[in-house]
Amino acid sequence: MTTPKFTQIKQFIFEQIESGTWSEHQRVPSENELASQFGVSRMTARRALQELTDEGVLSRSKGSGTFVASFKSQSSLMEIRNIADEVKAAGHTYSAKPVGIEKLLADAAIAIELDIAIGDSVYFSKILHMQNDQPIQLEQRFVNAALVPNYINQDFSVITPHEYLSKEAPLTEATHQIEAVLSEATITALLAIKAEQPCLQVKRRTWSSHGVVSLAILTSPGDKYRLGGHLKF
Amino acid sequence: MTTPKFTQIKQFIFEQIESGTWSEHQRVPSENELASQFGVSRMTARRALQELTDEGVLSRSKGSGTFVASFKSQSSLMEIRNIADEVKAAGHTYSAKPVGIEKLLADAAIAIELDIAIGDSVYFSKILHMQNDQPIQLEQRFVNAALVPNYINQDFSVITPHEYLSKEAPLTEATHQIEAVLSEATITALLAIKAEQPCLQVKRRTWSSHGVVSLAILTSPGDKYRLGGHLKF
DNA sequence: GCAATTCACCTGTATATACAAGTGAATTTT
DNA sequence: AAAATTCACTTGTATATACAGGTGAATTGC
Repeated sequence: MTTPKFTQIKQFIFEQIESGTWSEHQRVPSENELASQFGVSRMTARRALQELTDEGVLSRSKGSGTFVASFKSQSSLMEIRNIADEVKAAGHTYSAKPVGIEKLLADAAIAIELDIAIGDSVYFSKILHMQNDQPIQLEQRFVNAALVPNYINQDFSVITPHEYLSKEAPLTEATHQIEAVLSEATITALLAIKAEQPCLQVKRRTWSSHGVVSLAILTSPGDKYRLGGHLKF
Repeated sequence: MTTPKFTQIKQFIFEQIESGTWSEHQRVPSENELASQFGVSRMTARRALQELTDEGVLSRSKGSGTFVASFKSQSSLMEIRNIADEVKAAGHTYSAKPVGIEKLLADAAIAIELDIAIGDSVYFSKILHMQNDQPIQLEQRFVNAALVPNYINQDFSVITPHEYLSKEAPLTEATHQIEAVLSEATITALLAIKAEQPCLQVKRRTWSSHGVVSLAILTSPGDKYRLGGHLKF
């Protein structure tokens, strides 16, 4: 319910960086300093620093300290190489294979690049570029969802919604996410297996059988019923 | 020196998945089970599971357990949308802006997609696609370095090598990495600021000045001098 | 038969602690 | 003056512990 302590510290650090108070390559407070400033243990402060490092915001060096990473590009002189043309020019066969698409929430690294806020929606897709049916390049795309509405215009029941259901999010958000991924018809059909009520008015209950649908949809915010379980096909 | 315990557990789990012993969506041992199996504390076992989750190999759900994620694509029916054409068709101005390139080692998620081993070299680059000078799509490319030798054919002194220097790697590996990123001429020039000996024969010592070059290059494996410090421009 | 409760298990957060090992500057020794 | 040592500080790894809260299946109550 309440925001975890390590998240609060992450937010504080990110605000300092985004507002320019802490600039690139500058040293940020150490684990012990943050721990005493926020009144938490060192391991909690460490988690904040570590997660921001994993997200590309900070850079750590054993013995030296933690620094603001250089996330903004330095060079625009770089040439953009086209792997498709290069593969073809070398006499190989080229093909591109899409390998999935999701709608997710931007983390710090993505938010900085796309100039959006952390938590804003982005469409994420992956494409494999093949040379003679061998993967040569993986391409990942993060599209600003606000600028390209209805980027997903298919029924994504082919994607196991396991990840979506287990995402941490407000219940109304989660409900919305499922709608975006599975069409209402698909959800209704799945629920029909258990002869439940229509979509969005299903009440959670427990089933003892393994490997079948186990799903609940929230009716409204504050409702005692929750979005739970995960879908197994 | 020795492989950390959490890394050993990560490797064990990954081997089970890659060999097919543990298949997709299958439940993996819980934190407590792994802890007792490997004779470590729960937090150590947790770290292995958590990092593999962050890398996209596993999927966790509070209360339920940890599962093998569905990292392989289910659908190849997806259309590949071309953001450049769409932006132009909508009457906006389109431009692409490269925002950095690195040579790094593949983690589990990349290794699976590109069908290479964890730790194999890949070239990583980012490109921002702009609509009216506003970012609309971030593109990330991971190129199998073995298939495209000399993908980087420029002198990358524009990239702060801070991250490379702090990478965990055998010293000889690290030396090699620096050579790949900074040309020998660049390193020599930088070192000349401190009037040190020629590149690759520099001995580490301590300098008390801030904000200037502080670098040491390994002479040979087993040498008592080490690769240390980080480069500040 | 259906609903509510219980219960064992699992993940998430948080603390306190310990030791290892790298860093950088000051200090001491040669 | 140069090399070696010391020392305070920092991050990395690891353990033990505690409690919160979600899950799923069994149990109980009506």
